Amino acid sequence: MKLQRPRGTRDFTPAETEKRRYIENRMRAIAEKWGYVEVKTPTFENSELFTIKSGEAILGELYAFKDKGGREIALRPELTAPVLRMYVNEMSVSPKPIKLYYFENCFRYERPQKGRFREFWQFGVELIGSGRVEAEAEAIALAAAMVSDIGIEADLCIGHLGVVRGVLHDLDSQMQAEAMRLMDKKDLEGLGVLLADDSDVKDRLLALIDADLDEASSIVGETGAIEQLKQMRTLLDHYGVEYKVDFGIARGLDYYTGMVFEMYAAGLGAQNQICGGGTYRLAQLFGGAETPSCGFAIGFDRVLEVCEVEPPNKPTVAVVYLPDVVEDAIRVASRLREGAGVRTTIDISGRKFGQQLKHADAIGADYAVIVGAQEIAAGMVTLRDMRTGEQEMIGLADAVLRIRG
RNA sequence: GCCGGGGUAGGGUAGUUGGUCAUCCUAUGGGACUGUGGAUCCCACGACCCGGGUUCAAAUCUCGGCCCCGGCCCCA
Repeated sequence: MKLQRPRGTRDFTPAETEKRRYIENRMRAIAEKWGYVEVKTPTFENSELFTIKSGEAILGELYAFKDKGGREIALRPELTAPVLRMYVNEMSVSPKPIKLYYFENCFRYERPQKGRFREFWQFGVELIGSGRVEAEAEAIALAAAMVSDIGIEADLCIGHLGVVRGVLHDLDSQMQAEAMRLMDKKDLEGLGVLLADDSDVKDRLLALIDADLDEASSIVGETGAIEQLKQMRTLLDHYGVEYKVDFGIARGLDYYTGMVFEMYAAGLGAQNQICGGGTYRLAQLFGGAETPSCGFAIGFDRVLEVCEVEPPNKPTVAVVYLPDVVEDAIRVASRLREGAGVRTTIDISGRKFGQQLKHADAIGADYAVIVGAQEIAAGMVTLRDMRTGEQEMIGLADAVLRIRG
């Protein structure tokens, strides 16, 4: 038996890698157009960074280990905490708001299934240092722009934990947590059982789950959170972003404090969530000043599962030559590469002329640039279109023009 | 961690009531073909997921493990 790759990891073939890189670059281009700058953080962190906000319980889902110096280390399971740690360590005096994006691999020790791997990639954004609704609306609009740019139709749902917690205010914290969990799972029956003794809370919560924004304000009153959501409605209308209000969104995370949102795409089975985010307070947990922030992360692998955008074809040229003119062939290849930036291959296997053409076909070359004694005598090359079979002896500069289309 | 389905050359497969040398397609390398590829033909290459058990004999039956697929739990 040959060596296997670890469970839940993947290899990517050249075609897959090309597509992944292309989609990544499109997302990156949008983030940069919106004025966001890229950051990188370590692949592993002290485990504490992840347990501090989520408790020891999450260690079970981390790739965590002791290093040779006895330090408790964990591979990052997400990037919001590392980026906020970095903000506190390195950027806390940078002018606010700070607009950051990242694209990195993350690791979770979980049972792999469709759209869920032990190593996976996240493209995310953190908008640090503004608690205003304009910031939240921008984060949502940016997420929507990225997803739609790569041709994915997704449903966007926005909720608000402040509103929900307001309703649950009188319950003890354990009850609150359980209620939020059931709500996130859309387990209305379970909620009914849990809140059987608090019928007032139960009625209001169940009403809220189905409520739109205007109904919500009659259930919980004109609170600040409701007012914020109404402002956001106006802003998102200006952005042209369509969404649904869903107070049932709880996001398993404790650190979200206000607005939360999720995006779902069809065709992904049980793991249909492709993006999640919201407003959180983490900086002070990591020893920084209180800094209102919001952000989101897109599940890159899930997005790729349903993304049908294909990278544009980059023309490939094979220099095909007769054995007595290797030097000239190499010179032509160099001029195609360095001079013209064309993707160019040349035989390095000692193949005969006919075999070289055959191989050029096999690797999907778009053109063959043929170099032989006749071409050299004429100071030209023969450009052969591998698809049509048409060929013509022309100058190298003209050949480049045609190759580039 | 739990439930179910699955694992035969690089990819796709036949064979599974145990019994010659494990089938075919494709891909790959070479040749027929010394300045013209895609066709055809020939040759080569290459597999029973791993380990234990039953048996004269295991790809086939059995147990354990690993991995893949779908779902549950979870999803910070």
